[in-house]
Amino acid sequence: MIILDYRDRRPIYEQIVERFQELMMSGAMEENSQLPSVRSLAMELSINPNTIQRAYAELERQGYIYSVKGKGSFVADNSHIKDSKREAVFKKQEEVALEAWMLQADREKLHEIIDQIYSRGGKSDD
Amino acid sequence: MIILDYRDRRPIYEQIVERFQELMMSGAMEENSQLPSVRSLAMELSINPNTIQRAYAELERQGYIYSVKGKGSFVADNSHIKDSKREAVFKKQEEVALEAWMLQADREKLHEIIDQIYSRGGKSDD
DNA sequence: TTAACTGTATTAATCAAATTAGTACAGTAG
DNA sequence: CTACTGTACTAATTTGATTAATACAGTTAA
Repeated sequence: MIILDYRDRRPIYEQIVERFQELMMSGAMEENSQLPSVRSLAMELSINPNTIQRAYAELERQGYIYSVKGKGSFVADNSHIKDSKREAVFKKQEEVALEAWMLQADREKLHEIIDQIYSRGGKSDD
Repeated sequence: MIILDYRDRRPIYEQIVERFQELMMSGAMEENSQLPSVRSLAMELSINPNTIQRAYAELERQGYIYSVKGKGSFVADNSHIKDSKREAVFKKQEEVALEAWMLQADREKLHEIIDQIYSRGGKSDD
């Protein structure tokens, strides 16, 4: 479910945050479904529980999950997050297209990249 | 010429590298023009000369500049800069497409944004 | 109630990477 | 020669992430 990349410059807790965000945004984790417990995930990844705790705290702060003492952490209603994320990604697309245009980059290649991602889906581990 | 952002997580030398890349890419620095000396720029930014040295070494490694002992560091032939920027923009396109895919964003809209930018060119006000 | 889970909080120690500091060497130009 | 330039190297410092060790609090089921 979660794979850590120790070559990545970014801190582990941030990778975990991002990974869960991906899982929730892609619909791989349903609303109200339970996340692994702080301790069990720490065990599974062979890292310290505090690091998981920090990741979960951040996810909760951003409204992705909610935590209940004694019960666990669960996926929150994130439909609104999804909407704003979609807005943002279209804006990013504009920026990329503008930069590409300024560089006289091949327009067709941009289209191809999009189609390739959409047909193949997520990346495979290289 | 160079402004540091200490809130930025990335190391200072990397910010400097990127800033110079931008300046060269936009044509603000002409080929063979001289960069500030390691020591003077360090003084100006109130940081250690070693940090500038590291940034310059990286710029040279990537072919953006060339350095001559005793003379200084100079902007290299920048025709290849455009190529590497093009590479970068395609990579950005991948990231955007991947994020859009995860959000189940409308693929067609991405295509439309690109075509719109390429047909209209840059925005009128900038 | 008790045992075994859950999240949360706190403090100190450790680790890694960036940055600093200091020094030295080598080439260029006036 | 003097004052610039780049380059190299090692040690110290700083900063942030991570670990470690505990402790406390709520939930659930036996």
